[in-house]
Amino acid sequence: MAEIRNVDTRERILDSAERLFMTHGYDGTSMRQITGEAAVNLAAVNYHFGSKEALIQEVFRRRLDWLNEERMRVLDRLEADAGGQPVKPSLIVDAFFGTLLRMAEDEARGGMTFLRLLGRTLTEPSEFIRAFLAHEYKVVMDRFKEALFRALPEVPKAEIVWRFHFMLGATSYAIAGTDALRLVTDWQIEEEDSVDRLDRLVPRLMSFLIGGLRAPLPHFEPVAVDRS
Amino acid sequence: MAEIRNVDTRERILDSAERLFMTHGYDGTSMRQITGEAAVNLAAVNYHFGSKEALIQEVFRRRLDWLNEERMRVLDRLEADAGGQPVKPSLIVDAFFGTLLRMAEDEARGGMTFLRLLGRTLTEPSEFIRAFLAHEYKVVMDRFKEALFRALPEVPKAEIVWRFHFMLGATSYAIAGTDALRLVTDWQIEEEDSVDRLDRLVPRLMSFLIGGLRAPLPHFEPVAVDRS
DNA sequence: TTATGATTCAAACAAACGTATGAATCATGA
DNA sequence: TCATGATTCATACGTTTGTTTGAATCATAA
Repeated sequence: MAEIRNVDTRERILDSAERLFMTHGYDGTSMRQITGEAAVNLAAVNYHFGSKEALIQEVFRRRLDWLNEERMRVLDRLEADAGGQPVKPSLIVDAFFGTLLRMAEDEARGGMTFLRLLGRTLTEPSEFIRAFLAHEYKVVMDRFKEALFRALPEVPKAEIVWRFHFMLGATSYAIAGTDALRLVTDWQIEEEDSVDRLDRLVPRLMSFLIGGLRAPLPHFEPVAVDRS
Repeated sequence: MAEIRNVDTRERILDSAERLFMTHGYDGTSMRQITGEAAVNLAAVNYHFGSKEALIQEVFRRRLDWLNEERMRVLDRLEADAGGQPVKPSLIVDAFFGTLLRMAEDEARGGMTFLRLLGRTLTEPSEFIRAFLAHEYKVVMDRFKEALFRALPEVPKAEIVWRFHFMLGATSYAIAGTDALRLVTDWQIEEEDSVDRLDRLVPRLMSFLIGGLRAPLPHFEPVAVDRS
């Protein structure tokens, strides 16, 4: 088999990079760390991927391609089942965030490591990464935005967009900060060990997200008349 | 006045560092960028602060000291007003998150720049920063945790802790991602310019947070008796 | 005015960074 | 078996990193 060796090398690099970027961030991870942990030559990254920038893009693409397609598939099915009627907001939220969280149970799809990397990276300082993610995410984002608009016709669109932002934030933190937040807050969540943590995180987070999405609309101070 | 010169230098360094760390992150910002923008000599940071690590710690301390004391003061007053009764959850949430957000309206206290820096840094990869923040935040966190426990006696404590995490995440994202998320989502929030954005963000975020905090408790699947 | 301690400055340091190179090694088709 | 292209390897390149140094400059008290 001709490609086994280099595929192994590529995959080992991607795995190490995924883990190290998750732990130390993009700028905080060096090529020597990556190739060292992957037990490959330093030049291997540039040979197989071209550059460090291209490497992290491949790290994301490897996981996001499937994730976003799966999200689309789930939403397709929901809309088909609804038969013209708007889909329930909680189902849309679950199609987006639930699909993401359930991916973490699949170790072959990156598991918690990728989930936490993704959570952290949405606030990653390096601009080209955010730009890349914006591009990768655009289609699926627009799909879900439209679905929510239809599901909540009585809610102003700007409000929905904002709440989607809030949901993204809560989710990213919940997953990125599994230890980061524990460090920040210094609170131990007793009761559960790391194994079944995800089983319980999903329903917990979902309750929170739906509660926030469906919360009473805010009351603004004497509003500037806004005709958009 | 003997110290005017070096106070100016110190303060200029802190301002530039705050802005640059917010934009490019800790690892992504070099001493030469900081001293260059502050128009001071490269060696000034090490002279006045000792190291880059000590610098960012001072950047945070300058703002967090006041913020966390103010949070305590607000909570003190709420508990005094309640006179033995538990404080309403929404008031506790506002004392913690509202105080933070309102700080951003005060340019002399860092304004949006510090707010966004803080939002980003809670997921900052560099471990010593998170450790530092954990220490700086511990006292105030414990106070608010206890207050929420008393305010919501019927809710399991673990549930409250989780929801506090989610609230932290939603808030951090809302502020950190003012442009980060816009990039990721590629959605323009029409209607509002950057000036009054904060006026509207606060009630919006508050509604979302309270809605999430008060959401129905999650239903767990028939708990897996998991003997792995 | 002069002496003193604080601050600023230009310059240099070793270390680590991402990347590139050319030779060595490998697997494979002819 | 040999030639070919793919991959790995040790090594080096030029920058950039955070930090240090010793002299120059400053503000102030005596």
